[in-house]
Amino acid sequence: MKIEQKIGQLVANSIEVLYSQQVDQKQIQIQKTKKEFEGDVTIVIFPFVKIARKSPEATGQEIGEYLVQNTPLIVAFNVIKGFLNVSIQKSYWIEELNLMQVNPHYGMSPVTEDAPTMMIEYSSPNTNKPLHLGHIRNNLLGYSIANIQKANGWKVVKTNIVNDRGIHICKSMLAWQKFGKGETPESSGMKGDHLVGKYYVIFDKAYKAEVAELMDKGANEEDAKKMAPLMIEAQKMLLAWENNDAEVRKLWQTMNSWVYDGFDITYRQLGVDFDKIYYESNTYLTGKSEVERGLKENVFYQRPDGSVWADLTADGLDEKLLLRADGTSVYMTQDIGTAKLRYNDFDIKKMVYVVGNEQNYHFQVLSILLDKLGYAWGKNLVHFSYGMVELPEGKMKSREGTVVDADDLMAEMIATARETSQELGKLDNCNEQEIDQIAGMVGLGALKYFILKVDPRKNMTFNPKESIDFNGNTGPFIQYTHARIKSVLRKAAEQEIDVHAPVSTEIIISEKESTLIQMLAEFPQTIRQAGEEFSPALIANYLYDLVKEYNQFYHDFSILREENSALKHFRLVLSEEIAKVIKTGMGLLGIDVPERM
RNA sequence: GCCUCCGUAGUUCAAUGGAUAGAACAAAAGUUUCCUAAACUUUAGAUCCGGGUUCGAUUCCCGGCGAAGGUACCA
Repeated sequence: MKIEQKIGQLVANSIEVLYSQQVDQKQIQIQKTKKEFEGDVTIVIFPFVKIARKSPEATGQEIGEYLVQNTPLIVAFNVIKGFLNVSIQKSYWIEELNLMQVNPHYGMSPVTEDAPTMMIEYSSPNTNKPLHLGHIRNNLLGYSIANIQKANGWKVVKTNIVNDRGIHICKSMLAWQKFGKGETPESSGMKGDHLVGKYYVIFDKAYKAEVAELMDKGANEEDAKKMAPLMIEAQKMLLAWENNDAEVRKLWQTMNSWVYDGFDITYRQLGVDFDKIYYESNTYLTGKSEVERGLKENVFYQRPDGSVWADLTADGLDEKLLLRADGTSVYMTQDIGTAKLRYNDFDIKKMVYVVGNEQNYHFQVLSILLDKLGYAWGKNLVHFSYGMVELPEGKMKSREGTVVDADDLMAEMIATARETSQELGKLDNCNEQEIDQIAGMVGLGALKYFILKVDPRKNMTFNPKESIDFNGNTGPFIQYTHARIKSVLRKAAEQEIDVHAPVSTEIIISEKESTLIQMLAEFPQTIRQAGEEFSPALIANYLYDLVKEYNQFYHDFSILREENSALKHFRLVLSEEIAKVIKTGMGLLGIDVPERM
């Protein structure tokens, strides 16, 4: 049982004895004592003053006295304003530490045979351009939240829906056909996704020029955008694609395969993966037939031009297009089909979409549409809506070339990590392969932590001109602490000290040390909360606090040089458990930790 | 216009309705004959404005101001 629960019960008992009144568990607020006060756990007294009919100070005093006299667990107390701070017996913390030591999966719940399945969709790229920083946030969040849910006992299926068809792809294809002169990844030396992205930009430029020209000739903007020959051609190509035109399909396949080769490299570098990949080209027909069924059953309606719509005004929303007038499908059509196929393929208890908050409306609508189509699970979709990554000047725009490219950014981070290591002379005894490995861990660790430490729901800012830090509240700071502990443990092993024996509860430990154990004891509930709130940031911030505290301890106390061998043993065990929690916690974030750095 | 989200040190981020609003970076000063100084210590610095609810509000409610996103044939 957690210490907060134990104390909560003790407080409830004491109030019953002192004031002969039952008190609701919800009224008992227990929190960790703030650093500047003495004690381990704090009880908020304000809710009890009415019951006690005394001042908060007097009430706190009475409860404190009762607790100290009647429970060996609580050895001291102080009251400040309406807060009762109690100190827990030190041996309790040592026992807690001994329990952690024998549990190699400390903090993680096992995934049982009959555990429910959570499907998590993330990444979901379009195949017309390479991945950028926004995708990085998506991928890191998706991958991490999958780890966290597994740690909370869910069976997790990671999935990716690749948006491999649609008007955007046709734009790249058309531009390549017109201006590409047969260029390939091999002939150009470009990564496939970057090559295709290049033609997406070329299309946009040429298209804008056409629109401008039409407007010069007197057309208004709206008409010009529709009349531009390139747009008309792209739409024709999409129609040809949906009609299975052999030539269009062949080009489509070729260019998409270039993109996939590129994405594979990016995903591998980023360290993310998927259990099942869906392609829009395989799911949109199911979506179309679902929409057609809905039309027959009068759930949807058709306009005179042939387009199909859902009227959601009764739900307080707008009307939503489901099939264009020319019969081609849109984003929503595809998502309906994909959802249906997924529920056919897996026994899904919870379906989670990791998608940016710019699509809040889309998922609200999707949920309602599925429900209207008769799928009971439609209402239970979870949209894990995360905030945008913005530049100091505002939103990234791929067409304006302001995006921060994923491959470039990762490469820069790793290069910086390597330079820093060299400057500090940390890896002088390592061979090239080890240096590569550590620079990769540290560079990516810095990037991943930078992104994951922020509350996912909030927009965040990234300034490309300021490099991501390696000092302070950063991934490398946490990695460094791990490496440092491992170094101490290696030396202990050389001295043949057995760190696996339990710690004696007889030894006297300091305030700093019991605080560290208390923080370690919070790890399981932090994982639980991170899962419930879908927030890897909670784990990131927890680890930072823990490591910050440990570094102070490391600075002020001796470990291997401690003369009292029981104390030395305790400090080694404590350090090892800190390292274990760092490794597990960082693992949940998808960040590797090195043995040395 | 309508809907949603956001507004905390110079900057980037924290804070289940609780104590003196925490960190980091940047700025200033210091710590290494000692287990890794990617560390540690010290100084200075913030809740957009106005009301309300509450013993207590950065947090909840209302009204301003400011920024972002969505809003029917882009995904």
